Amino acid sequence: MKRLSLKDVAKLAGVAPSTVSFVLNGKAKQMRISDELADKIRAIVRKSGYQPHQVAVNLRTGQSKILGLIVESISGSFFASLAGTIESEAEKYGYRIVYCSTENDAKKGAELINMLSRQQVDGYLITPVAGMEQDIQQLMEYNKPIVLMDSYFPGLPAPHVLIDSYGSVAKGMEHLIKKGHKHIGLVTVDMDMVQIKERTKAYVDTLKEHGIPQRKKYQLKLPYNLDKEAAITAITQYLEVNPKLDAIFFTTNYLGIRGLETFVKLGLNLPKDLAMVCFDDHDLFRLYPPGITVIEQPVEEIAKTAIRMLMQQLNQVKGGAKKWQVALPGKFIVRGSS
Amino acid sequence: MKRLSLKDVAKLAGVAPSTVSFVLNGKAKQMRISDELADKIRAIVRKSGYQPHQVAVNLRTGQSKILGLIVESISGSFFASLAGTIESEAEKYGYRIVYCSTENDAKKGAELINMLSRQQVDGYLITPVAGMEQDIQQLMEYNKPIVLMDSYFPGLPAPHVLIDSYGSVAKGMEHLIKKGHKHIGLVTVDMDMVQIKERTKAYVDTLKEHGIPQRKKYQLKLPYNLDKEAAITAITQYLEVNPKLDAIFFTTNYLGIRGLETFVKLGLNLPKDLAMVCFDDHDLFRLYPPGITVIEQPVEEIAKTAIRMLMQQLNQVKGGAKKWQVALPGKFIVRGSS
DNA sequence: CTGAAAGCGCTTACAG
DNA sequence: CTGAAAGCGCTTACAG
Repeated sequence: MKRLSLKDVAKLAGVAPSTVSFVLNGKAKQMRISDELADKIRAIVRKSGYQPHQVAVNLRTGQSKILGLIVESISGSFFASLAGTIESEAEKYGYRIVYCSTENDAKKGAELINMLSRQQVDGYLITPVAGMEQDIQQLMEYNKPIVLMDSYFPGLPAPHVLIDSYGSVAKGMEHLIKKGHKHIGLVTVDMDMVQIKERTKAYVDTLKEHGIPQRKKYQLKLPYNLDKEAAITAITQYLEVNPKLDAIFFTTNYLGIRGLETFVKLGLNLPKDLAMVCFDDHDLFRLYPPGITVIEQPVEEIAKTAIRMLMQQLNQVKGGAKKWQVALPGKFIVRGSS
Repeated sequence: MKRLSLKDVAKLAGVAPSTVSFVLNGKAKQMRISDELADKIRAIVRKSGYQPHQVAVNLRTGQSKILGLIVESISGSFFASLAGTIESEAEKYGYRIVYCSTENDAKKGAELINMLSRQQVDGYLITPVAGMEQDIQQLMEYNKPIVLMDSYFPGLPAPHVLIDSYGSVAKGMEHLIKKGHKHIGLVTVDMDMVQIKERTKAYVDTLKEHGIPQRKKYQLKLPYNLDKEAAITAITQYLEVNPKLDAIFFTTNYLGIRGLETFVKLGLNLPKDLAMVCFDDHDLFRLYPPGITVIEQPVEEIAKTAIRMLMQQLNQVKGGAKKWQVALPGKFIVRGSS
């Protein structure tokens, strides 16, 4: 059962392949093909179950109608939800998404860009990791449509959309300070990316503004790929070294989960023994008694904005004021942990 | 900055396009091209940054080296982790994955198969939902390589790999019965698929084997797309109607999460007020005190087996005994909830 | 050893 | 109104 080609359909209809092509692509009117003929051809197409060979169409038109989406981690809840929303947004413009993840490895990121460009994707959506700056710059030099999400490179004028990390963390810190906490720790990830640095900066600045003394040892920076046990051990030691801590701010949700696991293990009670605020929400934070106070990321807005930015570059959407650098506010959700 | 074609590279090297093609495809020896020439060509290719136009290659060879993966839900943790493992397994054989989700909608599933076949994917990996039987049968009639995961259609001899639902649930039920529970409820999803029916059957059979009386009202079947509030309301009512329940078996992890939320809301204590076992693990179940007893799915094994089955169909892997219907054991993990 | 040519399945100027 | 022809960028039998 071989699949039909345009030529086969044309033979079935007794016309030239070009005629079928015109009808199928809505150019019947323009090519002044009679309505009867057009209808007849459409009927035959329907009955025969003909499907255009997309690869051939891509080759001929130079458009794949595919967007490449590169996220940091396929299994992270933020990225999974982002990918889902991106997919349905792209669909509205007739684009499909090819989805892959770097696992925070710039080398893998470079390979993925390479692979996507060989596949002739029409545009790129990327949550960048440290070390990808060169590759992204090259993409821009080739005039490839591109949007960064979740982070960006300060030296590189690439369109990007992300949460306002600084403002969100500042709000969380204000909240903790207002509650009377004086010894607030920060648990973050050792990653040289702007959104992480902004979170740390907001922590430091907010304490300073309120005249609360900083202690270097109140900041814990964990390597990115630390396994679960090692993370729990590190957080446990951190708590031992800093017995006066009365609150901790976690800069990512997987760190928050590790923190929670540690507290459970040590039998610490939230918020009695320790208050907690986490950047980025998670199922667990909604459910775990007494509920963890978080900054929720505007995933839907990020996805919509990113797709809109990309469509503008692909000339699928006209005008409006073009804003290429967007920071969206997070939603501060107070729960029982703080 | 236009990208280079084979022809451009050939011109640069002063040879025919075919010669470059042979060298690039490792057929230099076979075509008796001198080592010097081959090296010179490779050097030029490297320096020029030439990348083959994958779309053209696909069209010419009829192979896309792309596999279509259709899962039930992009954001479900089981499916996300399955997709991740599938991706890295496929990579080993030089295949990429295009990823999409049905959201349990057969119509969307049919569209996705359509879209994937227009994209000329070389094979299909599908977690089927009710109503997709026809479409999958058609794929088989066209001799398309295909593997089903997580479920299958009893009437359709498609290769498939999934967890042994019956055996896993039976083990969980035995455990509850051994612990002395006499009023065990079942919360399941109203879905007409074999893996769900097997889970219910195992529940019913195990009770029967142990001479424990069945009560129809101990079984709660919730619609698939019930929102969170409605699910909690339904489970709350179910508990009110059945005050004697001393244990509940949940047949999917999202149902288990809803159950847990309900218990939290009602202030019920696990396992004192109620014991709980859930099919399919989740972060929350590891963490939530006292820990939820679960049946963990062998995700990695499922992914590996599925890819192996597909590669056999694509003749990328030879022989070995071909087993096309595989049910893998789940891992029963006892935690504090039972 | 190497090159000219056909063809994968489309789309689209161009000629009638 | 309709059809023959070129060409997207490759691969691969075929002829030298």
